[in-house]
Amino acid sequence: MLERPITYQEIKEKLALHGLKATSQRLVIYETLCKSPQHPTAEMVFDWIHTANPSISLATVYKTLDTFADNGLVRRVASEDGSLRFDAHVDSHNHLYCTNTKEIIDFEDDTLQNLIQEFLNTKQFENFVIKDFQLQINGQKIDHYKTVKVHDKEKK
Amino acid sequence: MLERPITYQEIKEKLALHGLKATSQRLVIYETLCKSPQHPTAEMVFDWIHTANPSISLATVYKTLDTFADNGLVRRVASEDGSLRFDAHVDSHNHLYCTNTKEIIDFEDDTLQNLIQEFLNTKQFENFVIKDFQLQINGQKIDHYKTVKVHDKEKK
DNA sequence: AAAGTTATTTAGAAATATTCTAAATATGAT
DNA sequence: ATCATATTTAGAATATTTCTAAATAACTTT
Ligand SMILES: [Mn+2]
Ligand SMILES: [Mn+2]
Ligand SMILES: [Zn+2]
Ligand SMILES: [Zn+2]
Repeated sequence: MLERPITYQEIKEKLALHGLKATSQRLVIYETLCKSPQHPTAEMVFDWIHTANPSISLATVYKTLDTFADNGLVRRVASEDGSLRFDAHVDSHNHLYCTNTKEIIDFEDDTLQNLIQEFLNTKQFENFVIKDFQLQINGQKIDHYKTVKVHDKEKK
Repeated sequence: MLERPITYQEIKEKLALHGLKATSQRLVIYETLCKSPQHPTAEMVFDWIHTANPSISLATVYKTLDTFADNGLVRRVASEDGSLRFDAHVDSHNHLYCTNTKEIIDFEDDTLQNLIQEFLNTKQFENFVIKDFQLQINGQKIDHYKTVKVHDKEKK
C-alpha cells in the first residue's frame, strides 16, 4: 500500500503513459481504488463514489475498471464467491480470502513470491506463456480481530 | 483425474457420507462434473446435461453445485473473468488460467504443493485459520496446441 | 485560443445471470 | 406402506453486466 495518497497529477501521468485520456471519472475511480484496501467490485466502487459524484454512471465504472485492467493499471482479482474484484496494487502479491466475511486481505511476502517464481523457472511449460501468478489462501478470519497479522514462527 | 469413470454407486456413497439424499439430479450433475476437464460454470453444466435430462432445471443445477461445494464434494474455482466455476477434483491442486480462451487447466505438482505448504507452516497467522490454498498461474495458451504440457527443465 | 477529431460518458434499455417462491415430488427412515 | 422432510420445479423476481446511440469532454492541430 502507498503511504502517501496518490495525487491527480500522478494519476494523469499514469493514464498518459497508457494513452488513456485523463477524464475526471477516471481520476476519481482510480483514486478510490487506491484508497480502498477492500478489493472492491465495480458496484462497490460505484456506491462509494456516488454520493460525491452523482453524475458518474455505473456503466462507466464497469468500463473504466475494465479498461484499467486491460492496460495493466489495475489488476483483476478473482474471488471464490464468483465476484470480480479489483486491486490498484499491481505488483505481484497474494491474498487471503475469508470464506465467512468474503474479505480479501493482502498478503505480501517476497520470500513466498521468490519461492514460487523460482519453482516455475525450473519448469518448462510447453504450450503456455506465463504472465503472472497469484496465490489465494482460503480460510477464516477470527472475526473479533480487526486485522490479520502474519509473522514468522519462532523456532523451537 | 480419475482413470475409471465414477459409478452411480460410488456417488451415492459420497452423498450418504455427507447426509445428502441421492437424487437423480445430483447423480447426473456430479457425474457430469467428474467427466468434465473444463471447470464449468453452473450454466455450462446445465447446458451439457439438458438434452439428455430436459427436466432438470437450471435452479437445481445452481443449488446442487452450491450444496456440493458447501459440503466439500466439489470445489469452487474463482476465475479472473469473474465467473464462478466448479471442479470435482477436490484435492489440492493448482490452475493455469488462459486469459485468451478463459480456459482453466489443471496443474498438479506435489513438489509445488509441498513447497507452499511448508512455507505456510513457517508462518504464524494471528487472526486467520487457513483451510487451503490454490495457485492461479495466469498466461496464454499457444492456441494451436490442444493440450498444455509441463516438464522439468533440463539442467545446463 | 478556436476548431477539429475522436475517445469517453451517459441514461436507459437490453441481455445475462442468479436467487426466490410456493406447490409438487422423491428420498430415506420408520 | 406411511411418514417426515429434503429436494426439485417453473416461473417470477432480482441482480448483474453489457449495449446503444446521442451528448460531452479531452487532446491535437491550426
Ligand atoms: Mn457473474
Ligand atoms: Mn454475477
Ligand atoms: Zn491485493
Ligand atoms: Zn482443477
